[in-house]
Amino acid sequence: MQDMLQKARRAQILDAAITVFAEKGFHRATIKDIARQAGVADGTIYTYFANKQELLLGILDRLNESDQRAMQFTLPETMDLRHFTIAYMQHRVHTLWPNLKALQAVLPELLVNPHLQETYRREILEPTIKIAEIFFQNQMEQGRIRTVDIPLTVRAIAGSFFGLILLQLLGDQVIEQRHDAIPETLGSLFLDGLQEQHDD
Amino acid sequence: MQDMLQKARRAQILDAAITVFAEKGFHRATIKDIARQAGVADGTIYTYFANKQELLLGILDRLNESDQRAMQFTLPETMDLRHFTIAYMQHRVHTLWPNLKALQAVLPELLVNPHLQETYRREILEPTIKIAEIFFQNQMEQGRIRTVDIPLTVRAIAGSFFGLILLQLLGDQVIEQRHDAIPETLGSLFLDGLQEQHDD
Amino acid sequence: MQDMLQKARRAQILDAAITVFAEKGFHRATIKDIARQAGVADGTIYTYFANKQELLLGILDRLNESDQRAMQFTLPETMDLRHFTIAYMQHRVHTLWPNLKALQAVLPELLVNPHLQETYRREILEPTIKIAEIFFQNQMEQGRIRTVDIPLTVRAIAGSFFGLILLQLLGDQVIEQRHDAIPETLGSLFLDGLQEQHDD
Amino acid sequence: MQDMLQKARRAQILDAAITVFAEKGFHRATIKDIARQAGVADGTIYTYFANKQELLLGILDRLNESDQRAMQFTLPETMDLRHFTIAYMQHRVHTLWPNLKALQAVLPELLVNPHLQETYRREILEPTIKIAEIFFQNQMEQGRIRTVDIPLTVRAIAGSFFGLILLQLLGDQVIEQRHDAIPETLGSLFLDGLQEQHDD
DNA sequence: AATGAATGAGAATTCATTCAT
DNA sequence: TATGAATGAATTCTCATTCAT
Repeated sequence: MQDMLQKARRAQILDAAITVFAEKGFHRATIKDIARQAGVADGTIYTYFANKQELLLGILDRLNESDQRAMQFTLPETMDLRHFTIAYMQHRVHTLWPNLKALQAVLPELLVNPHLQETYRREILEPTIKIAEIFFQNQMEQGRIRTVDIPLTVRAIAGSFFGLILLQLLGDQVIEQRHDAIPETLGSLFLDGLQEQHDD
Repeated sequence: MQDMLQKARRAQILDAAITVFAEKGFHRATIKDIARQAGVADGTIYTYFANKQELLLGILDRLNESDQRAMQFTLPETMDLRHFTIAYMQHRVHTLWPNLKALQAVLPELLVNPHLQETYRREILEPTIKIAEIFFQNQMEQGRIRTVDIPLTVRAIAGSFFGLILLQLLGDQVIEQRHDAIPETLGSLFLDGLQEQHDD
Repeated sequence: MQDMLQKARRAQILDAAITVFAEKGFHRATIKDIARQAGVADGTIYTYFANKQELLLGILDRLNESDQRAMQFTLPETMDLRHFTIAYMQHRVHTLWPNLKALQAVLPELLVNPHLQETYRREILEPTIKIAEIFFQNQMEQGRIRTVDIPLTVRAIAGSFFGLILLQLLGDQVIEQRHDAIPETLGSLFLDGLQEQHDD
Repeated sequence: MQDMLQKARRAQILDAAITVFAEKGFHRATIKDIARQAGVADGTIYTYFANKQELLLGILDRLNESDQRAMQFTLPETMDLRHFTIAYMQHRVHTLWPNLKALQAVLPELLVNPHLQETYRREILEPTIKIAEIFFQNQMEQGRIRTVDIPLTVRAIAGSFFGLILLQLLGDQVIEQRHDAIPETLGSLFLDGLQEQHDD
């Protein structure tokens, strides 16, 4: 019961940190900012987090959890490749976009902080890529997709997600407005390509 | 002659800033760090740049210049779409990768600093995207590519470049080692898609 | 109770600032000096004052308050002009001299800082002069004083106070030792003049 | 001939220093400011003055010279006290007001810099006061003026000059506009006093 | 457990002064 | 002699963290 209160307070501070980090960035955000946003005193934050950096790790943990859930997504046997791909992308968009603020909060620091980077790579990036590689490997062996450079292709596809998020974080209006069209458009792009087939 | 010396000194400081920012990030990098790296006294930096932030803008200018050059790339009339695409991607890779450190230096701050972001969007991002949109529009009207959602497609393709860079900046080993394979792999992926065509 | 502590701490820092500014002048005085004199850490000063300049405004406020009290001095109906004048000068000397250090602390900067000057003029100088002008005007209308150029006369008298302070601040020994003689001597000087009357 | 050029250059720099110090105060004024105002390079100033402080001493020297000239004023035997007093005050106003900018340049620093203060006191203040004291002593012995506390009276009169200058430096408009009325008004004030004589 | 005042290390920036050209 | 770029000491101010209440 006390434990619940503790967790709620922790979450409240983490929410505040996400908001403030997303708005101002890790360094420009002060503990005072976060405390005010969370409605607690400066010192209280240190009851729940050892230091400012730990707030960042807390946010990363949240992203990780949400990613864990995203990866529990499994392929219904009956779906064909096209439907599966689109369904998967849909799922990804639905799990990524609500966490955009958290991503915005950690990403800049992620690019700059080796320890954080290492954690992110180990816990999120590499598992995600590994699973995708295995999936593509299977598909190739089953003759469903063209033979390609799997590692690079997987990274290009994952990267296009990443890149779209990046563009949105950089203020691109189109993506923000049309992110629900992403699964279909990317699905078609990656499965069929751009080129008309008749003259291939 | 004096003017040359001035330019060289400015460049030397900017090089140092790129190195240090890329290594530690904008905020953790101190003027002292940059001065030491450049082999000058702290105060000297302020002869060439009004403040720390201006160093960032200086780096952005460099990226901009290199981007300007990249966009002067023109389509040789005789090339077909495939060759052109790959050639263009090659060109992009060749202009982006050497500037990776500069990109690493500005990107984190770009995600967090509205003024810098505005500059980057206006000077680099939007022009690049606009040109690509026009190119794709042309191709579509000439029936060379499948009808698609151009704005989103362009952003997905641009984004996959961005995303690959991001992955590399996050420490992915594969991309670093194989970035020369990017043009061919991405060209094929975006033109032909993944799916085997016979059973489409 | 907490509020009392806050005020005391603020006063303690302001006292320190007065001492150090009076001793070294605004610019040569460092925050470190003031903090040491106040017996607090450098940073503590910024809990009570937004910046170094605000310390100066704080001192000015104090002078202002003491001046407000000085101006509440009112003429007992029964006193004749001579006794009133001397009593008033006595009062002025008694309110000015204890604040000499504060005046020494602000005056040099007052001569050089337009913002501070504007505040001082508006809040202290002009009200004081205005009141004196009205008083002299009344006296003149009642035939108690000779017809004179009131604005200039008022300024000459106020100025002689100011000037005596200035001389003391510049190290004159005589004034320091005999400032209790000021009211009588100045009273006589301004009321009767220097010249023997019989051969006027 | 070269020597003339040297002197001119020195004067040109000193003029610039007076202007800039008067405008911004000693500390806010930079060597760069003064160099620009003088139309020379920063380094050139150090050919003529050992350091920034010496510029101040240079200005003080000028004030001293002008004061020397003021003190060479001698009493024509035939004049009566009233005419002499007014003539002397006129002379003082004529020598002080043109140097107001120089005074504004040194005064704030004078209040704060013991070395400068010592010089000013020794070379200007004390000689001036000494001469006035002797003059008043003579007048008193000749029965021309009322018996008074000479040291304090002299300081009050000198101080009223000083005070008027101070008021003007603090932005008082009246004094600026009417400084030519000062000799007559102060002469009358100090000789005759304010009080109507008939009911004394 | 919560508070928020106090701390002081650390960073950006300024600017008097020097000195090679 | 004149120049002005280079220097680096010194200063203000910020803010993560601590700790007495």
